[in-house]
Amino acid sequence: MRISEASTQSGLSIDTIRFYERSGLLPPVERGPDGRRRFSAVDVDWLTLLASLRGTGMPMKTMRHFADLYRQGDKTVPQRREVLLEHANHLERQRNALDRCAEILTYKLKRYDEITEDAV
Amino acid sequence: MRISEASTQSGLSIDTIRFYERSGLLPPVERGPDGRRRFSAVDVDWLTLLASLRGTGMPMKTMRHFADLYRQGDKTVPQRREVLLEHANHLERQRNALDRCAEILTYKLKRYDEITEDAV
DNA sequence: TACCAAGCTGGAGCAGCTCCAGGTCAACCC
DNA sequence: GGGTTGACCTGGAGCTGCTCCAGCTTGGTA
Repeated sequence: MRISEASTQSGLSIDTIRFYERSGLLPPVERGPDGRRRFSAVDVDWLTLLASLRGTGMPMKTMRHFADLYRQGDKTVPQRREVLLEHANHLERQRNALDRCAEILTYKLKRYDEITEDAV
Repeated sequence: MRISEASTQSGLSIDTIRFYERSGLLPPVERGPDGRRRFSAVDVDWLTLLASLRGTGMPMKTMRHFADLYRQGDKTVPQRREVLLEHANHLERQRNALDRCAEILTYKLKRYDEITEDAV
C-alpha cells in the first residue's frame, strides 16, 4: 500500500513516517518500479506500534534501540521485554499525572462555577 | 523563596522556570536587592499548575493564552473555564491512548513470555 | 580575604516533528 | 499526443519546548 494509506492506518503523518524511516526506526521500506514506497501489512503493524509507543512518551532513542533489538531476532526477546516492561511502568506514572491534573481541573472548575453563580 | 526551592516545589527545572518567565507564562517575578528572583507562594502555586498542564500535554501557546486571561481578572472566568474544560477532554483522550498502549504491551509481553518458555 | 555555591543573562544545541520548494511519475481528459 | 491534476519524492529550513553552557555577580562561610 501507498504511504497515504499507511499514514491513515497507523495514525502517523506522512512526514513522520518518512522521518522515522530516515531515523532508522523502521527498516528501509520497499519501493515500487516508480520509486515510491510500498508498505506491507507488517510495516503498518510496526508503524502502529511505534505510534502507540511515541504517543505515550517513549523517546525516539529508546524506540531506535527497540527496533535494533527487533532486527536481531528472537535472541533479543529478553531485552525487548525489559524495554516494554519499563514503558509499562512509565504508562502508570503518566496515568498518575493525568489523575492529579484531572483533580486540579475539577477543583478549579468548581471554583469557577461558584464565582459565576455569585455574580448572577 | 529562591528559584531552587521553587523548582523543587513545583517540579519544574530551574531553567524551565526562567524560560517560562521569559515566555510570559508567569508575570515577571519579584527580585531581591541582590537582583535574584524571590518567589511567593502564589508564584509557586501558579508554577505547579503550569507543570501539571504542561506535563499532560497542554501547548505553551494555550498556557500563555490562559495566563493572559488570568491577568485580566474575574471577567475572563468563562473563557478560562472553556480552556480547562477542553483540557479535561484532552486528558480523557490521553487516558484512552494510555489504555490502548497498555493493552498492546500486555499482549506483546505475553507473547514474549511464551517464546521464552518454548525455548526452555 | 579568599573561596565556593547559587544565581544571573544571552545564546547555542537538541529532540521531534512539520512544512516547503522544486521535481518525478501515473492517470485521466480532450 | 498534449495538458492538467494529484500523489509522491528529496533535501533542507523552521518550529516548539526545553536544556545546557560560558562567563559574570553576589552572599555566606572559614
